[in-house]
Amino acid sequence: MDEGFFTRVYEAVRQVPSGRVTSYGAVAAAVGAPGASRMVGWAMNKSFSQPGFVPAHRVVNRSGMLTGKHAFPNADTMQELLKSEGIEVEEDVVVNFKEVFWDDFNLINS
DNA sequence: GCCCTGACGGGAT
DNA sequence: TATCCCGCCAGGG
Repeated sequence: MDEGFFTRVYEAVRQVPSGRVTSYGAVAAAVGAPGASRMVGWAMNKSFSQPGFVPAHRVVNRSGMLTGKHAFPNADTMQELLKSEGIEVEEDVVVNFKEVFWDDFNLINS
């Protein structure tokens, strides 16, 4: 549809349930743009200006590192949000990343 | 209208 | 197995 590329990314990210995290690449692939993982992060940054809530804190890189924490009001906000959902975070990295990882996306029709 | 950057990822060395 | 480099798309200067 004409929904912007970002809008699709937001929909995909909203599919991530609480207590789970996903990677930029997984989201990119979910929106039909595998490889455009960078664009996903860009969309997340802009998501703060979006009306709908987007759990951007549930999106980390493939290493499970909170690379986007600096985009939050406070550098610890992202980590606190994750821990608040039951996700263990240490040194800005998701501890049980492999266990909380979630990629069962509902492929978005373009 | 061109060039560079940017919350990443995967392939090649 | 670890590290480096290039490619993805879009927005801003």
